[in-house]
Amino acid sequence: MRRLSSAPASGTAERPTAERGATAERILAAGEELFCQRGFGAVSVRDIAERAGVQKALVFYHYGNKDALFARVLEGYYRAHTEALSRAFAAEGTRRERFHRLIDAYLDFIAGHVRYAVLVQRAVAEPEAHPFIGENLAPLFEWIAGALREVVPSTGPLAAHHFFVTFSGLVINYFTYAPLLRAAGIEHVDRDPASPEALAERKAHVHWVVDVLLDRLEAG
Amino acid sequence: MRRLSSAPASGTAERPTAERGATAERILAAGEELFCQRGFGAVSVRDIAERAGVQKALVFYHYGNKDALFARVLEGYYRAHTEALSRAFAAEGTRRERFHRLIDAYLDFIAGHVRYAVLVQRAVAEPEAHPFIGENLAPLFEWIAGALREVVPSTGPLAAHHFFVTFSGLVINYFTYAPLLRAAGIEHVDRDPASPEALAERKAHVHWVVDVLLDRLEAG
DNA sequence: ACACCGGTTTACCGATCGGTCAATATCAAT
DNA sequence: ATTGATATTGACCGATCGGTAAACCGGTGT
Repeated sequence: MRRLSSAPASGTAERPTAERGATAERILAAGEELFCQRGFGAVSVRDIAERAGVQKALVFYHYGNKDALFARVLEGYYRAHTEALSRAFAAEGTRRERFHRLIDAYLDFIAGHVRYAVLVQRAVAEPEAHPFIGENLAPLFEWIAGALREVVPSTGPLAAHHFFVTFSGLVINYFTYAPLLRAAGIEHVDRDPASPEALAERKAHVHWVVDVLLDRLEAG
Repeated sequence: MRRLSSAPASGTAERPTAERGATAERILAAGEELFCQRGFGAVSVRDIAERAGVQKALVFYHYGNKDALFARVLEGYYRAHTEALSRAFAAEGTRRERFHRLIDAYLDFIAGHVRYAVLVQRAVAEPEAHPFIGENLAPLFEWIAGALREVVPSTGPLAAHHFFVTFSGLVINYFTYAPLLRAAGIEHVDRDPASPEALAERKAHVHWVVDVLLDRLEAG
């Protein structure tokens, strides 16, 4: 899993004790890795400090408390997520070209951050989900709704928000269910769901599904 | 949320201290409620014992440890889940009638156990997911794969397992994303996603999607 | 020389965690 | 009445948790 924290300039003189990189950055990076690997509850501040090669009190000094650090981690991921998708959904090309690009970018991003997706799924499930989760979902919805506006009604079972849920489910559920199918010995293909080959096949599937649905919608 | 533990016979004489119902049952019930409300990590054995009106040590006496109790809770839910779906997917009717029944049952079951769905999503995400999660997914996959066998290839982007992931995503993602859309003020409809009206609309949407896909598949 | 200040360390706190243990209550069978 | 298995209790354990307080350190300005 790649890291998403923007690297600091770090051109200043080396600190003698720490390896390198501003302390706050290293703490954030450690938080990213650990939260994604084990989830919020299963990670202690001590773990994070240790991974960052830093004293525990520094975590509180730099980020206030554990929750705030977690929020910062989520923030960073969502920024990267939204950015990746917005680039892919640029208004060039036909409707289905844009959808295909968006789907590919979505699958690629999650494949590059599988544990992050799990983290978000968990955070989403929380009753008091962090507000910026919804906020960051809003533009994604607007793009899809905008691209569908001319071919779907504004209410009812074929309204845009249903297709938004449906399309995102095509992507997300792949990462939550495919590993289970593998574990149960169902998906005979013995390859990592996030491998390039498996990913390409899923992309082709989702492209096919979206095309079939758009065909029907555009036919009126 | 309904409970799923099978009620004990309970015809025996009342115990003086406990209200009623076998102790082990009450512990399991308390575990169900709390795990579903807050997730595994956020619930302490003390919480469960207190909710059950019972001494903490009894939890360990009856179930060994916290993990084992959690496994029992998941087991109960999965049994109910599998049973509900297997009834719906009985082999009567046309292919799409069976799919529609299965979809309705799936949506209804999750709507009746929203917190459970969240719990499972979390458990699924764990690296060492409980094996019976996969085991309980297997029959569901077999039904869908069996019903599709004649119209889909056995490998590639249109293989059965892709449609399994896709169809289940249509249902599951509704419960994880719809609340977010509401919170973000996107889904103008101000109603609970699990309300009968909203549920009926989602059913209609999924029916439509599945029918369109089956139309294309059956057309060759 | 002094004070200031952000960063850092060390030691500590109270709370809570999962789990154990020996003592005890309950009840059916003898 | 005694026994023996099952249920239940309350006290306790070591570990770990998130978080705090005070001292300390190296630089910078005065």
